[in-house]
Amino acid sequence: MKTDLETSSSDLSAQIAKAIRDAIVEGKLLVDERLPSEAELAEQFNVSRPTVREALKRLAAQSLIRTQRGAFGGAFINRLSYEDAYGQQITTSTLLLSMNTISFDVACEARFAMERACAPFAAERRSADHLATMRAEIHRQSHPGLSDESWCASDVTFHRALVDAAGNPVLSYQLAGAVEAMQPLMNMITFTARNREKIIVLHTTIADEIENQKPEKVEHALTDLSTYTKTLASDVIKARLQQKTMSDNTDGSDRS
Amino acid sequence: MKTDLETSSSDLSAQIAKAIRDAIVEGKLLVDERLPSEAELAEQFNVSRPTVREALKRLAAQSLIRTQRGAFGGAFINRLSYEDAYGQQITTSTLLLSMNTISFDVACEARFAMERACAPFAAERRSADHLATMRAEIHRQSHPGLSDESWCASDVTFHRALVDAAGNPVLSYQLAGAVEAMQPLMNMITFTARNREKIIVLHTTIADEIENQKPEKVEHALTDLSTYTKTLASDVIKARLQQKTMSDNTDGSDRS
DNA sequence: TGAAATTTAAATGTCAGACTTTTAATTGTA
DNA sequence: TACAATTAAAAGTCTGACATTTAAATTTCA
Repeated sequence: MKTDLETSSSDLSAQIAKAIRDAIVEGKLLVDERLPSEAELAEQFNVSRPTVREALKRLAAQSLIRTQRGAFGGAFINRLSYEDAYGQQITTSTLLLSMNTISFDVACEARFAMERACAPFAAERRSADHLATMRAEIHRQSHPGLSDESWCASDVTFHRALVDAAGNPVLSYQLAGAVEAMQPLMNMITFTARNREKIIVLHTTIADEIENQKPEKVEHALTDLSTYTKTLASDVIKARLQQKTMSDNTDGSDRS
Repeated sequence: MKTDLETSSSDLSAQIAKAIRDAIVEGKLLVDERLPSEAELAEQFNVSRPTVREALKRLAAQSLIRTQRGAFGGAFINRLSYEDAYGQQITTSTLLLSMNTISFDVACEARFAMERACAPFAAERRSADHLATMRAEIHRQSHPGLSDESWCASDVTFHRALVDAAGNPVLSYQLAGAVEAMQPLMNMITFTARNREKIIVLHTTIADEIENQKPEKVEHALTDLSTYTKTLASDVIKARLQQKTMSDNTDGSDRS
């Protein structure tokens, strides 16, 4: 069987990858089904084996297939696991935020809006496990000698516990990107002891009110946290601008 | 310069792709920067050109690089655009929902929770443009001869307009996956004229209250819509089970 | 007979080298 | 100066070969 591809633009491997990807998305190829061998695919699509291999690597990069060597090996349609999806979500979100001029405020607003969306479910379904994680992270955050890096990592863990407490894996998957992607931006802020203290108070409120099953109060605390985070970021930005202006002035050279 | 890779498991192209991907994510390679040519990379990593090419295709599949042929061409670090990110988000979300046994209720809950998160911003910032789109889709939905497919497509357009009205591109990006990925599941539901009527009423309420800037009312209507959608889906599932039970009985064979 | 060791075949993984096509800079010419 | 031809660099593609992995099939031996 020979399969015709779009005759338009070159890049055969992209076309072949698209053909197979479409077949997967449309359900024509089922999970764990085996694709024809590379040699057979090469014949079907009327291209060479390296070209087929390039196409398969594209699909592998999206976790759509897995390959197995040896006799009775080959390429198999992969069941996209939550973990794989998390990973892709985080990579994509992180790059989107880091490569585009997205204001801190916009990213922050989106993240906390989605976290607030989790609050009612988290309050309703919170398990001892998730609450314990949140308390443990709050405790860690109270430690004065904590490095900025560890502080941010703990912050991420705390918020992921909050999200996971909602007991909806689809929400967890979506939020993973939003929460993790913010970390590089958060890392730009240096948190003073005073800042940390205030954030810990809000974290404590969040944990308490989830335990008390008061979603409105959780949402309120999250809004406060969002506002406070934005304030801190804007202070950092202001300080940088000031520094820049000063160095520009002392630089001499008045090219007018 | 020779670069050493993990000596662990085979699959050189995956290791090379990872090395380059890490460099991009860590900001060591900047947007629009050019990678060395395939031949140079082959020498650097001490592998053959086809192997390097497979690695580059992996990165291209994630929109991390773009390639250009000809003199002064090569592989360039790609700025991940919203459109590219949308596309990946939608593909991943769709496959995650279709390949895993995620209950309709869980997916529905997540989607509408995130939409509700958009409501306050949409009400505050709604533009004439987005409102017009929503009204237009409601009008289309009122047409009796609309096919189930077109109905669902219009539904997606309506909800994306609602999300976009929030004026936060990060939220739009995150929601794109949630809204679009639901479509295959929604397509399983056959909407009767009566169903449609009720949904149109809710859509109208949503549009009205966004125009009136009453976020609580929008959220309420979204909750109703979520509940109603779940009811419809559960009816479909019940009907199927009934059908299955009946055909099992008429099948004969009572292996007990 | 049965279990362990060996062989074998079918895949993917990797390599080397050649050729094709595209593209932009350079050079030559009117 | 403007336009055309040349050229070189780079990705895209192909062929054919060899290496490695893996599980089934076969053989060997107790």
